[in-house]
Amino acid sequence: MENTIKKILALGLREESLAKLLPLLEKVTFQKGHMLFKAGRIERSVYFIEQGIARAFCYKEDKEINFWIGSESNILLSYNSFFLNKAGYENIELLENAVLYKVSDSVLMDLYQTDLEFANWGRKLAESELIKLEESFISRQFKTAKECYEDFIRSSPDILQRVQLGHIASYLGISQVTLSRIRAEIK
Amino acid sequence: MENTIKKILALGLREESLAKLLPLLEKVTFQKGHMLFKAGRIERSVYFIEQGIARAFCYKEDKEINFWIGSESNILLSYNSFFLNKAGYENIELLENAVLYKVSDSVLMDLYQTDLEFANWGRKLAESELIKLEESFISRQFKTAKECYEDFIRSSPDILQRVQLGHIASYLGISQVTLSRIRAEIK
DNA sequence: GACAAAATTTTACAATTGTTAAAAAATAGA
DNA sequence: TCTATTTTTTAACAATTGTAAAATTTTGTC
Repeated sequence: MENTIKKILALGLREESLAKLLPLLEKVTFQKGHMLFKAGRIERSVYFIEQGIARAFCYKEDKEINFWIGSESNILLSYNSFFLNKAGYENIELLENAVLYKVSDSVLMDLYQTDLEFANWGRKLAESELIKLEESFISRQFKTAKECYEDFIRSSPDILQRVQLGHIASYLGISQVTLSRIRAEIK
Repeated sequence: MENTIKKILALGLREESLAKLLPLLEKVTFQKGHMLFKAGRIERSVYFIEQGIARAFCYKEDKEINFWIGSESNILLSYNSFFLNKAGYENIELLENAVLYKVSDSVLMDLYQTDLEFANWGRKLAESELIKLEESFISRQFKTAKECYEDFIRSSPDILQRVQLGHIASYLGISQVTLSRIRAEIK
């Protein structure tokens, strides 16, 4: 569970507290294509990606729009479910056979409410996601499709190799045709 | 300091803890046009907007790009500075004469490190900003300029009245000309 | 290796948005 | 109130991106 531990420690938890959390994690595996979360449900689990890639998407009319793609050392959760106890808007699909570590939201919330270090760990988790998302948001604000794709190549070269281009185009907010054009132009 | 207190309590702090925080806040006022934060500095203060409107922007070549606009009951901080102790990327300008309540980052961090309730309050602060930002991010992903503007009218009618359209166009990621066209079409 | 299915690229055309510049309207100061 | 300045709108044209459909390439399976 190397990737999972790396992620947990990166958010500033001490080894002593890590030892408190690890027994609460359950190892689970899923096949490629499995729908881990579905929109409209309150999702009661949080997952650490040990191995694999996932995408989060929602629907615009009946077209799927990816708004997140993540691989090893990322965390999977439904923001609405976990933060607000409301039905989620995320559909999350595994794009490869995956190994995850699962923990229930109530276990995590209990740690937050009783352990100062975990409460700060949870704060840093949200803060680190927030800062990453804001940087993406700003980039998208003023970058051309081509610049967004070049950024993606730079920041996520492994995902580019492992995920089909249609998903990446959707994630970048452009049509697959536009992505193809950009790729032809760059070569 | 009604708006500030409302914001603090909305994040789940008990009245008892509020009483601990309030004496640490300093009331400050600034003129319209004041640059509260500048990119490249490590900003050591966090502000609650009691009265006024602010925008956060960065530069693309030498053009300003707004990525955030907020008014009463919002919080002003530099994510990089406060979360990571790194130089910020935010330029924050006050768009009206403003009344703010100021607290130093070290005071807040000290509360986070010593008080479980404040640590969870800080967690919820980051979580609530994260969920709002993700919803904006997703909307932008697949909405037309017109839909983005209509969303803005719905979600922030007061800001629309109080901020010049050039700032709103920039925030929506469209040119002012496009915004004018949309407005002409809607009428 | 051959076939079927899925993914990607290409083409042609349409729609949207951006840029530049000018006109009109609104606002701020004297 | 009048002028100067700023903001907003409009116009003309160019560039970018989207859509639909076909062609090509890749992948998976027998």
